Amino acid sequence: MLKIGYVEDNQDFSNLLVTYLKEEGYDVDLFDTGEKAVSHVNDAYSLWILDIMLPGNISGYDLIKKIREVHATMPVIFVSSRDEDLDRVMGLELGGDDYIGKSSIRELVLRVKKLIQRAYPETNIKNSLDYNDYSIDIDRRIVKDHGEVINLTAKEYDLLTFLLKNKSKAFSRDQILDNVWGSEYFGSDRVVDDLMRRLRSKMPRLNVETIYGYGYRLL
Amino acid sequence: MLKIGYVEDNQDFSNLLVTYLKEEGYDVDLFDTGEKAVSHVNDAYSLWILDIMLPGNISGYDLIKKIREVHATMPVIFVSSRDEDLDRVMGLELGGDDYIGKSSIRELVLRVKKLIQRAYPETNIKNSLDYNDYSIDIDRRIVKDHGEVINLTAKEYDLLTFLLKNKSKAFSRDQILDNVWGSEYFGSDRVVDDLMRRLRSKMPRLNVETIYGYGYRLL
DNA sequence: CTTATAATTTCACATTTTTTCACATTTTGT
DNA sequence: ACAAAATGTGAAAAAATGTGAAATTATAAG
Repeated sequence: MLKIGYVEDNQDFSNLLVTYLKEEGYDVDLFDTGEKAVSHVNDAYSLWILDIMLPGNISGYDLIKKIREVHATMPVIFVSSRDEDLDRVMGLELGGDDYIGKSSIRELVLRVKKLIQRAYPETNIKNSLDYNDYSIDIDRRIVKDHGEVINLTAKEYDLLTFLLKNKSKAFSRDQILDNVWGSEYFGSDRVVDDLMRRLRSKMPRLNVETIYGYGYRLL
Repeated sequence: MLKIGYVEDNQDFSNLLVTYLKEEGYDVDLFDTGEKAVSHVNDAYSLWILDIMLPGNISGYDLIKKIREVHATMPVIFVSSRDEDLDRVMGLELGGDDYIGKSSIRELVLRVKKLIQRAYPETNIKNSLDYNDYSIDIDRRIVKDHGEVINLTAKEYDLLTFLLKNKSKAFSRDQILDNVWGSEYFGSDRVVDDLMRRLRSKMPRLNVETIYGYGYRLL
């Protein structure tokens, strides 16, 4: 599991971010001062997240310099609650890999994933699901029947993995719309039936029940 | 059933959100001012949703402090219709668990579910009800008699869970109509008797009393 | 930038399942 | 016993789903 070093003194914010990151499968070590962090720049972290404003004598700027002395290519993301700080970082050209405000935690998590993906492509160990002799390669978004590739469209694939991750749970059409189309979709919910039809025809061994008057369930 | 405290003065929005949350099985108490809410911070809520802009002298900021004095780990979600407010919350480092605009109710509901899931994992483990050797699996929407599946229609299932969630309470036909059919239904209330008959015949050990001249009650 | 191709959504209709309704019968409370 | 209310029954109406094809939208190719 990849480890992330995270330096932040605002506990409320860090708690939240750490929870999100752990949800994504990362291990996170949190330091609340630059001093504490600096003695760990040699540890085996795969990415650092640095708050720009830190209490004490070691700033985010000092930290990235120390980190880059040890690992020249270490991915680093700066965060700050104040946009002016971000501007300053940019101006200073400190060479962080990303600069993000604190307003959107989810975006921050996305950036972390992207950066890790880019820096450590090899760590993408085989991430796959199996169902009834179908195999679903999550990382490559490829579905196979025994060895044979089944060509699924994006939505078909999204629906498949959504059902698979929640096997045997019952979902209403609205819930499926939310999870596969997203909450901004406002068309008819019959598209769900249609997508289900396509998926069923491409993957006949998929055991989806229709729950009359409610929705669907994958067994 | 988990209870949510919700402070919001915009009635149009709160009505909508409350409906969605109740659909998800949460019990919601709505307060339209901080003053009214503050006297209930000791109540047994599992999560608070706070509008940032409140009328009166008690702000969202005061409220979360009060709440966290009593329950340090209480999940709190801030909502606001204006993005600037959200920025300000972040700047003030209020320490809410999430910050969401009012643009997407569905996303808001999703966040609530996730936060509750995270904060109270134990409540989500047992997602089934038992009654007289019948077992009702909420996630799967499946009802069993010992091991045998009982096939219920959507309305039959809805009626069953409604009665089960309010065991031993007496309901008039109108109340049942509201809760199972929804408030838009305007047909005869005899459909309640009909549905009850079907449910009774499929689940003979269901102990529903008819309250002559009023309605029904499940014992 | 336009055209071609694939993906997605919508539509109309057939089929199946569920719900509603009117009326007959039974039960309940006084 | 009598009136009011509840339940049973079967047919009609309504709703949900499946299906093929057309219309729309997104994506790739030229």
